[in-house]
Amino acid sequence: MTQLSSVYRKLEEGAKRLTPQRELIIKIFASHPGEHLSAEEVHRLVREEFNDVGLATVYRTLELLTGLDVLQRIHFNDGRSRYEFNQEEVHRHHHLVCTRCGKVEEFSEDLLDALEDRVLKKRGFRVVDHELKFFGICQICARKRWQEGEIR
Amino acid sequence: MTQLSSVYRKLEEGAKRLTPQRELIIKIFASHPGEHLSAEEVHRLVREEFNDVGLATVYRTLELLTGLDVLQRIHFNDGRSRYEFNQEEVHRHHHLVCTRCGKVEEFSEDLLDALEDRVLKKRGFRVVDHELKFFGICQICARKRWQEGEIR
DNA sequence: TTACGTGCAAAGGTTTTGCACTAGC
DNA sequence: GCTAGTGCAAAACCTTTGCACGTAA
Repeated sequence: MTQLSSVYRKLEEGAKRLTPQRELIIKIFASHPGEHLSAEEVHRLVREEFNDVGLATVYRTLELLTGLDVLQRIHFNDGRSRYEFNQEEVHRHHHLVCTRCGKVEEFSEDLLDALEDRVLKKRGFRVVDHELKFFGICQICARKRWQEGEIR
Repeated sequence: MTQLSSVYRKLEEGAKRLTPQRELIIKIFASHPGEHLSAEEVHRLVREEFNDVGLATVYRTLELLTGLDVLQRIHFNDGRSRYEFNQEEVHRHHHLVCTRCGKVEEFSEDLLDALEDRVLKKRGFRVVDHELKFFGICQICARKRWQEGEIR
């Protein structure tokens, strides 16, 4: 469970107001761990509570929270941005994108610190964040494929 | 230099025609190594040769070449797709995205094979491709920042 | 020759913006 | 009470699609 209070503190530090809309959007992300919500999905969830929240407000809030490092923006290959809590401090995780069914799983493990050191030493590039996606075939699709008797 | 003949062979194998438009687009990518061109940028470059090539054709060709694994589609965080030659067989490389100036550098090194093995063993997910981006501050921006006397 | 490819324009989908109104601090 | 935040609608983008015409194989 992510600390909501630290999010509110970040808003304060940025002199950003805590409105009901913003609070709701933050809670939506808190209650959907491991999901990668698009603006429209957030909007739909928001409307289950408040009916008259505009899509523009959702976009503006997502932008704000991304700027405050509360959320992280991710692009899979479906032409829209998706967001999730930025859990960098807690545990870094990567994404496994199934190119068959489109499902996105998470994978926690980090072998990248050594690589980030090399990037700094060899190129003078100071890494702040990274994003790693694996594209492939998930277990369920692999099993289906096996049952269907496909060769590859 | 990427082998153009192998690209033409891939087109043939896919029963795709080699039109002047497609040939030109392929050559544009060949003559812009290390760049990550958007559809619009490709269109602009195409028009320097043929004036009446439509943007739709560019999109259709990019889609085609991506499907043939000739190009690779990449998303940085600027809301549009970018493309580059798929050099996976030659050397895997990753991207260093400067969050200050937006420049994208490349970095060749691969420590991910071990990680891909772990993903398969632990989760049954068979990795076909991966995409790794590092976000941070490039050397030039770091130097500027230093000169400007900024703390962070 | 003929099915595939193209240019143009229109449509589709996502994200941003202008403006008058509202409400947090 | 100020100013930032909001809802709505329009606009701005990026990308896809329909259709008549052109052309590579």
